[in-house]
Amino acid sequence: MEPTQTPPSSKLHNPSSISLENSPWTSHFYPSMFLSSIHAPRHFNLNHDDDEELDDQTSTLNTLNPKPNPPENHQLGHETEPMFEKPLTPSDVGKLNRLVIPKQHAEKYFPLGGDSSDKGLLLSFEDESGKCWRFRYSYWNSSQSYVLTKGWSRYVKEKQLDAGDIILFQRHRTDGDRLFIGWRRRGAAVVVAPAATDGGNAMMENDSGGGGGGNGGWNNRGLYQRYPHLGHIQGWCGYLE
Amino acid sequence: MEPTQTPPSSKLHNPSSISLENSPWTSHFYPSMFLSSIHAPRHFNLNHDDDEELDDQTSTLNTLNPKPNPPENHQLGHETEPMFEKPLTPSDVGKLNRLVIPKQHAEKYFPLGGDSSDKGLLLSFEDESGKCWRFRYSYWNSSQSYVLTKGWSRYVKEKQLDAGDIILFQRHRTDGDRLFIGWRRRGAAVVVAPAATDGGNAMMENDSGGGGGGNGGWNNRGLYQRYPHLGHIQGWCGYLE
DNA sequence: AGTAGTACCTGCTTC
DNA sequence: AGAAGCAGGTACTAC
Repeated sequence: MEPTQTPPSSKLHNPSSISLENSPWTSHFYPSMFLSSIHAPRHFNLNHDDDEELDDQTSTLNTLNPKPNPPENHQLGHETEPMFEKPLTPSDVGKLNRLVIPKQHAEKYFPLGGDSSDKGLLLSFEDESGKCWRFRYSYWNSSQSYVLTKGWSRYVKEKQLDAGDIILFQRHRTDGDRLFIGWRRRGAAVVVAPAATDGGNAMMENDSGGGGGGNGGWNNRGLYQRYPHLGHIQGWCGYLE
Repeated sequence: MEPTQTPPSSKLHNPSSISLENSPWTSHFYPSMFLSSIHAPRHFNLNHDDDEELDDQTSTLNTLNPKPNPPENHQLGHETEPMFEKPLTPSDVGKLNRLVIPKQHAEKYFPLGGDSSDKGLLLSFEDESGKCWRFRYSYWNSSQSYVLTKGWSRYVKEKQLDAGDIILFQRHRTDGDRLFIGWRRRGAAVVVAPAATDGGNAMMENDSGGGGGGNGGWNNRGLYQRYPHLGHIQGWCGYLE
């Protein structure tokens, strides 16, 4: 008899559907962090689904933090590091209300402990405006895939994402528990620095640091530029109890 | 709030989509067994879906049983008894990947206990070659119907079934837990014995025993002729746990 | 009634 | 060529 499947432990394969060309992000981070990164689970800003139904997500946070500094006030590009991107498929933005996270990246960045895999997790991300987005993250046994479900469709709707648009997942450079989400339009200019393409591997993985600036097309600029002072404050994205 | 619907208990209706004319099967079985058969649930070779994901169905079994006797070696026509037939609809062989089992037969032969109705069951059938086929069997509340889902499309593909082709369900005469599945092409000659048509009721139900031989057109000939010695051996179809 | 959410399932494609 | 990943589906529930 075959045991009930649990998410397989991390084992990296060749990437498939992730494209990753000369990212503007390269200039903002410290890729070296990644080179030796252990894929062991971090304690994200995630809550076990146990207490679920804090469904009041989105848009409440800004009001909790009156008069935020304008985005341009804090050029903190070095505060986050990219994890991976994914060009959205029609299904990712359609009625299925779910985002498939390519297995290799899911297992690397959002590992589900064999025990916590049952119900999934709540992952919280800050967007370019500092707004907090919570997504249910879980593993589907039947399709052997990792998905964001609950909450995802709201994000798609608000950002008006279409197939071909690209989303980016980042995390805080020093506090890996802070997650960020960004996006750019399909075909949006990727301004930026020349950097070695890595053949499609997860962002930064084999990149040289690459200098250069620009943020062309990305809509998570400013994402790490707002409210940096709120980094670990209870009540902030991901720390809402 | 509406209570979760459970499959209605057995109540026979007028048959609908089951045709049943002069079956060649009549000659192989002991219809009398049927006349007084109780419709109480048997413990089929079915597994609760709990342990699901034995997804390795089909085709592994033959290799487990080396050097089977050739089909002709065991004329054991009396070892199985027909349950019912169904002419396949376009939907049964199309992209819906499901077979609707007429309610009367489902409730008679594959009753779902009120408690086991939740997730459905795994039913295992042997085909004409001795190959084991596992189908998920469940009740769809939305359509109030019983269906074979998972696994069905593979069977349709392998047998190249088309609308109008007819499938047959049988079980072992003495071990009702052993189930068998067969098929014949639409319009295939039904050789065989004259027998009273029963107006569409489940096979055999009101038939006289009917002698005669032949197997014209049926592709489950030999189905009960192979590996009879393996009847209850662990590891056989349905007992692979 | 409609939409979101959960958990299935499968064919296609790729490796 | 078999296995795996995933895009695109389904059924059903809850709200």
